Amino acid sequence: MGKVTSLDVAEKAGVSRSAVSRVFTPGASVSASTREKVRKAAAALGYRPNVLARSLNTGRSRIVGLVVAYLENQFYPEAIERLSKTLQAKGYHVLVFMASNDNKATQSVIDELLDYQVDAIIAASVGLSSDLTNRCEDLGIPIVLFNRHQYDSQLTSVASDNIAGGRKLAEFLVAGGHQRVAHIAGWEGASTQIDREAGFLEGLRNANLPLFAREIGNFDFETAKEAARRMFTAAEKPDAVFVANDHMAFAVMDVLRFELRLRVPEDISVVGYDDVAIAHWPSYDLTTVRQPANRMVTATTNALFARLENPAIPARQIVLEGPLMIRGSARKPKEGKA
Amino acid sequence: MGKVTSLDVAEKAGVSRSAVSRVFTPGASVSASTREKVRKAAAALGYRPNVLARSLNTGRSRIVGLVVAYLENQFYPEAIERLSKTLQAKGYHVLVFMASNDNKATQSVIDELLDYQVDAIIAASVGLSSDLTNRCEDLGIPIVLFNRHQYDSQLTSVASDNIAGGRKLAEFLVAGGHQRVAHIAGWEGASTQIDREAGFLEGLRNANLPLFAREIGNFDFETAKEAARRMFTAAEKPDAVFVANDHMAFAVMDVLRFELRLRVPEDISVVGYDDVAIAHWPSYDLTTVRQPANRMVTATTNALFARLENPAIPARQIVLEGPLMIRGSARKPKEGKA
DNA sequence: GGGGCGTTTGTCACCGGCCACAACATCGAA
DNA sequence: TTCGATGTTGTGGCCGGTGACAAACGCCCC
Repeated sequence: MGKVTSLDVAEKAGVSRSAVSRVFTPGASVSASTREKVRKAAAALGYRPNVLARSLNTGRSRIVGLVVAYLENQFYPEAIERLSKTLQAKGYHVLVFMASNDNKATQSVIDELLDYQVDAIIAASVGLSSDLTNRCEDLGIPIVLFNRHQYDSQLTSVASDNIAGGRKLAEFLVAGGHQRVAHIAGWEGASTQIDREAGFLEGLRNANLPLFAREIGNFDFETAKEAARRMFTAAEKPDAVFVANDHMAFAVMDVLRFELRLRVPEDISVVGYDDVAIAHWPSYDLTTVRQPANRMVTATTNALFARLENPAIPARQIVLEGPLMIRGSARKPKEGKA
Repeated sequence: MGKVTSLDVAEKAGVSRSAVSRVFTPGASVSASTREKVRKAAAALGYRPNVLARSLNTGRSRIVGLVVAYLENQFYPEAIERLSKTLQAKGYHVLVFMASNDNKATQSVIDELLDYQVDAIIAASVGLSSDLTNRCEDLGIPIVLFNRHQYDSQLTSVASDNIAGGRKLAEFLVAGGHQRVAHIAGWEGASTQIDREAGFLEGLRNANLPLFAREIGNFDFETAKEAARRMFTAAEKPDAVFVANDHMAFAVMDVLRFELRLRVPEDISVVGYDDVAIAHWPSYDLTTVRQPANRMVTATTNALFARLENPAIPARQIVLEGPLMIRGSARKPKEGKA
């Protein structure tokens, strides 16, 4: 059992423990000769400082807690991979916690995170009660919401401009001459859902078009399928549907094509939201609004580090616009119109 | 800045620090009355023990390091979600590290993991040099390889029976009457690739069928597309192809159908490996071998905890058989044949 | 050769818990 | 009543580092 401590290195190098510590602390004052001695002894013994022990008195663990609800939607693995790599490059590491949308469970998950003395928390697609966030703020632990806003409290958050995105989709469908436009919603507690739908409805309203039908898919694949079945077995069907994210849009397209034998986009136009990798696979070729995952990740880590360095920085709601990706799953406007 | 320590609680409850500690240590001897006093004081102050400080002298951090190469292939997010939840339920948490297949990078990643005093390491789809694993063993930190074997060293590992799986696929294609059977390989350094191909070739050999063509896709979506383009623009095309995982198989099917206007399975049969969620989406309806992700996760955590409790347990290579999922992407054998 | 200055070094207390140990209280049995 | 057994409590050292502080060192210059 070869645990090597700074004392072992100190003895071998003939110096004190703190000399060893200083060699491994950037910006500490050590002479070249001791540094060399310590380096050699450390290498010979295979010594590496114990991060946990260090964090005990520096008060910084260099651990960032990441709370995430589900990885089924491809958007999150993509984002997590980027987040983790970015943080890794800056010497931080990610402690992952799976949470449900259940508030009580989230509470205990955050508690456990705090037990680990994380330096900061990133909450992806999870709602946080305000007493929870207050507790974190009180401890000086910055929280950043990823791909979600909080309406009641002023939290730092990063999301795409879901209202504008929803509006763009409505305008696109309207320009394409659709008359009976429907919506399959995600989980109604999510700000992404609320904003996307609000923008979408606004876009329809501007064109004096009512929402023709509405079902709920809860951001879940199977639930979305059922929603699609209900929506498209009615006597009069929509001629276009905005599905609240790509993940559900694929489910809807499958039901339309393979169960109901309807053609997309000839019979029904389908648009989604996120622009995950599968969206541009030719089998789906989904018209959607891109969530700029890498810019969102960059903004998230920047906001995190900014608050880590200066806790006084006020909370900001960062909103990034993403482009409409026009592909083949929805009828396009005729020439001349934009 | 409301950091609450055991001392604060002790003072408020009128007891010693160790009394507080005992209340939060299962199996310690405390009277009912002190326990009650401490509980109340702790609740009033919002006290929770500092896991990092605790780990310093118990020597157990309750952190499990998870090294993973890429999340693009849907199989990994699925597995990670399960792994994380299972470990969470047992009071452990997952520190995620992204690694490449580059050996040097993996080395430094593992070093960083060790800095965090992780109790165990799970390496998913990553190769580990033997000096690395030796170092971990030496420190008494169990390593479990997930979805990968190591040929040179005796490491605990969990994988599906890739040889049998490959053989099943070959037998199925042979029974379907295919004559020109090809293979698009993944990354050739991966045991999954080596085993799947070995089993597949064995199956072909048993039927006296040579491998008609072979390309390399490196488990990467775009690389697989290029491989498919090369393979299927030749004068004489294969009539069946085994793509080394589902993720690449989707890429291949897209190229066949949308670029080369070939029909699947009428012109070419495609089979994959993994049975990720997308495989049963009707757009692909992919015949594949299921990797039993939940059983693999259970086996992984079981092996982990077994070695954590008793380090003397010898390393085991756990191999789980997964069924052939017969769907519509490959021509099926005629009636009467199995 | 001695004084002054900046750098390097070791000493020691501390981070927040846990645990071995000894002290103490309580209680039953001799 | 006394003794020992049992159960509970506080003391103090330790886990593996860091950092304030002051001592020791080297160096330059007078």
